Amino acid sequence: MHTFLLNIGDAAQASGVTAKMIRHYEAIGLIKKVKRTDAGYRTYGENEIHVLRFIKQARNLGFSIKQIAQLLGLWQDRKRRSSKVKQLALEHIQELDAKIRDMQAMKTTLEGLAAHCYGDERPDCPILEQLASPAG
Amino acid sequence: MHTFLLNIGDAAQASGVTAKMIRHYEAIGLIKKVKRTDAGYRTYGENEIHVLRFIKQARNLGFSIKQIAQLLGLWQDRKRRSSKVKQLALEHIQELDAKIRDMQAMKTTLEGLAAHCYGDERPDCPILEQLASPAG
DNA sequence: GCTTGACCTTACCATGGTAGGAAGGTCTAG
DNA sequence: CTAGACCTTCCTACCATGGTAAGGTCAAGC
Repeated sequence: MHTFLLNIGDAAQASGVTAKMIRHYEAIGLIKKVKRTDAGYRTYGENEIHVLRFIKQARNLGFSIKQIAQLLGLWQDRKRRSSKVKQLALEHIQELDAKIRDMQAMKTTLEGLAAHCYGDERPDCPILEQLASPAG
Repeated sequence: MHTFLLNIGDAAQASGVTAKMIRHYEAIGLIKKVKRTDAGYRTYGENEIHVLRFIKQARNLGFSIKQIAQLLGLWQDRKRRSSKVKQLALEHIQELDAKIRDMQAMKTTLEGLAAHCYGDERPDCPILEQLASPAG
C-alpha cells in the first residue's frame, strides 16, 4: 500500500476546497501543516484529503470554522460521546432557525410594501415612505 | 425655526445608528460629511437625522450598503420612478429568498441527521458519518 | 539545453458590517 | 479646577473568500 501524494491543486480538486482556502485553513490552524517537497510544495495524502472533504461537507451545512474545529476534534476522538456532536448540531440548527426567521420577517415586510407600490413612472412609493418613517 | 444641532452621540441616540457606524458611513461615502464645530465635533441637524433613520430602517430590512446608497438617491430624487424602487426591493426579496432556501435546506438536512443520532455516551453518530462521507 | 506553460510559493489588499481599544483633545457640572 | 463623559483619529479584529502580484518549480517538446 503506497500512499499517493497530491499537490495542493489536486488536493483541491479531490476535496472541493480551493487551494486558496486550504492554505488559509492551514494558516489559521484548522488543519495541520502538511509535509513539503524539497521545493516547498505541500503534499497531501489520503488522510489529509479526508479531512478536507469533512471540512467541505461541514461548510456546506453552514457550520462555522470554530464549530468545524470542534467537529474535527470529535471526529478524531474515538471515545467521543455522540451527545457532544448532537449538541453542536442542535445549536447550529438554532442559529439557522433564528437567521431564517429574521430574513423571513424582512421578506414578508418587503413583499407587503412592494405589493402596494405602483412600480411605474409615478414617484410616490410606500417603500421609501416606510424607510423614511421615524417609527419603522 | 432654529435648527437643532446634535453631537454624534445624540445623533446616534436619535437615529438608532451607533456613533461608530455613523463615522463609518461617512468614511465610505454613504452619507455626506457634516459640518464641524471649532473643536472638530460633527454636528447633525434634522435632515441628517432623517437620513440616518432611513439608513437604519433599510438595514433593518436587510438592504446592503450599496442598495441603501441607491435607495437614498431615489429618496432624494423627487422625479424618481417608483418602478426603480420596486425593482430594488424585488431584487432584495429574491436575495433573501435564495438565502432562506439555502439555510432551510441545511436545517432540514441537519435535523434529519440529528434525529438519527442517539445523543448519548455512545460514539456512533450519523452526523459525523455524513460529514466524513465522500459524496455527501 | 532552452523555452513554454501550468503549477506552486508567499504576501498583500478587498469585501461587508460591526465592534473594540488606544491616545489624545473638549466640554460641562460640581 | 477637576472628574468624567464625550469627542477625535487611527488601528485591530472578526469570518470566509477572492483577487493580484512577483517569483520559484516542474514536465513536455523542440
